Amino acid sequence: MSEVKITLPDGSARTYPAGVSGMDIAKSISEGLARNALSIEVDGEIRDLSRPIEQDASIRIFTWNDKGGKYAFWHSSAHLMAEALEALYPGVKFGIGPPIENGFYYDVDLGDLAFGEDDLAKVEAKMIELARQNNSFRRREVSKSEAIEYFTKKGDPYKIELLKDLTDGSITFYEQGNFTDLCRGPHIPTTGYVKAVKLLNVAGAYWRGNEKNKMLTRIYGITFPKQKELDEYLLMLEEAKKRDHRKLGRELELFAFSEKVGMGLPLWLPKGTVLRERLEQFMRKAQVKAGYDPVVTPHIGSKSLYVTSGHYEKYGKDSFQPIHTPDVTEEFLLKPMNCPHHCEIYKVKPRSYKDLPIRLAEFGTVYRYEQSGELHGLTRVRGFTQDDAHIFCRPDQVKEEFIKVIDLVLHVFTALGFENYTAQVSLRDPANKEKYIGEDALWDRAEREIQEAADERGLKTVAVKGEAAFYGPKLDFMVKDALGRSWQLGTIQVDYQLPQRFELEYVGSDNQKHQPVMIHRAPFGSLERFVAVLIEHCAGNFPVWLSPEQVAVLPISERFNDYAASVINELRSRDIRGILDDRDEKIGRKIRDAEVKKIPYMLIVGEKEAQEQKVAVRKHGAGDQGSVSLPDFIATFNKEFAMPV
RNA sequence: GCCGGGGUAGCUCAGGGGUAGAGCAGCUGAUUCGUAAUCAGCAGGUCGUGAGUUCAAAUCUCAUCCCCGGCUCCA
Repeated sequence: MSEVKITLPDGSARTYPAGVSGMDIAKSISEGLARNALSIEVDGEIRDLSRPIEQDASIRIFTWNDKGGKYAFWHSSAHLMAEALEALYPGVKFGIGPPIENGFYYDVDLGDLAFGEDDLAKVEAKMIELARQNNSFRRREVSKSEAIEYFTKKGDPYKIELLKDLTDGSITFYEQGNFTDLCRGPHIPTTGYVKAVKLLNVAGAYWRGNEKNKMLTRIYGITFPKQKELDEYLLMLEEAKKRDHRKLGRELELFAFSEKVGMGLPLWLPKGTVLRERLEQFMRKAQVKAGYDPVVTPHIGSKSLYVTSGHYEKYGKDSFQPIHTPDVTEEFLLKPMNCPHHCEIYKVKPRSYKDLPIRLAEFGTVYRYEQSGELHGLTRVRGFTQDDAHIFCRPDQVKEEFIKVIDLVLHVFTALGFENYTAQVSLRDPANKEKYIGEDALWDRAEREIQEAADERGLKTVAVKGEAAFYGPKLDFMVKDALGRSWQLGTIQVDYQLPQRFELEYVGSDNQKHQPVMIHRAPFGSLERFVAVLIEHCAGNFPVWLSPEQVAVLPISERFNDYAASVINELRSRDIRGILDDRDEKIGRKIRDAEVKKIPYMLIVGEKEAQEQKVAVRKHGAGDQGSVSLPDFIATFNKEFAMPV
């Protein structure tokens, strides 16, 4: 009998009879590994543990602790849910059912059946019942004709559509219990591995993600090998909800929405405005240092401005419609972008190559008509303020300028403690070139320059096709919110198109006219979205320098209100934002209220403090810190109160 | 925009054909207090909005607006 050499992740090799299964190997290594093994990677391909290995190979056995193990687990769970659905709702048609980052979903066509949240519990129960049957997932290779015949008989049109894109020889079925699905795999050994099931929600999803197609019902779920892990996950979700910026925004009185003002149009309350203005000041400082010139432009612009820029053609019909004047020939648009205005600033006078780069910065408030279903707290709104700037530079300066902007973005992220961001190079979709304007050569050049600049700063980037702006590729900085949803914050974009459309030029050293290149950039992205993500990032416990209220002075009783007032006045004279709680309440109550408001420092003053001219310092979330004189308190924490440089 | 789920007091929520409820917040009074909720009283809602069914609608029907979870979109 022939043998195969199996190389393990630690580099050691073992010999097994040819046709050995992943599970056999796991058993030969340890009982525990065999018990926890979910899938196996064989020469880079993730497979079922049951598949025989016929040739020498490097392997890695995946457990719940590996992404490859979890994915197999959740993929199998999707099949289990499908089996349950088919048992409960005969005739249900299946789309796709993949594992996702946290769990899995299956897109199904339930015909006329209205499937609501109430049905989820029923399906959950059925899934548990089927899991207990501990059926094996069996893999079977089928021919294309056989597969089509099967799904034709079963009446599953979506599967047949999927099969059309597959070629003979690569088609496999997986069966467990009474359920058979077209599937590439891999799967866990049996359904019995699934011990805990939670179906989270139902949502509509267009077949194949195309809004022209039929909308299927998408059921999201998550499963675990242990009930305890599910309980922990659900608890984690509860905790995440407490960080939701919409909830904290209301509780901390940062912002609000009003139906009367209009959906997606945030109202910044006094405390939110402090926070926002501190961020603006921080950025202004950094930009002055980096050689930017602040400018201000109006909130509306003549329609022709956007016809020139191309925005009107691209977005005009889906946007806020033009504003009319008594003179019917005039039309203005609420500005959806600041760049056209800035182009016109560039054009106010002839520019020399010696003037470049010119960096025009503006906290520009823009308005975009987002679809109603898209609005989401502060992260997706219809009116927002970008920390926008446009850099007009010579072609030979693009990379250097781009790198400087990356540094600025990283400076912001570092100052605010964002460590878990992804840098995404957003490229054209080569299959849909009509979505973009401009020549191929310029696009290629811009895409190359972005990648080079990112590499030069050592950024780990992910390139995503089809995410570019219509006028150019971007480098986007993505951050996740409390519930794991990804949002774009900072963005840097190279643009050769607008300079062309606006006929921007400069006189070169050769005394000839040349076209500058534009770099659009916004390190925050928008103040609104940035604040939203910041709130969730720090759960409302802002860095002290950003905190709307930095210190609460809490007199023990009315008798010490005068001393407390002198303390708060001294703080305010040092530009420290404080409140005085001189209500007729007990100190425990005042402390509790200040804690709930997440005020970083509480200064408690009573008999002793008034006599000794001290303050009793209490830190939010950390408790009593002892008494010091007020000047000592200010000196000790001054760094925290001041804006970082 | 599409699919599903929701809108009851400022907030969190109960009530599901028969005169609108609680806790917290608010106001008034008492209390003058040492590190996360003092006590008492009062006030507060055309039950998102508009139609319809009914003797009677917060409750049932329809429409509409807004919110929530996704999908599509995102200059």
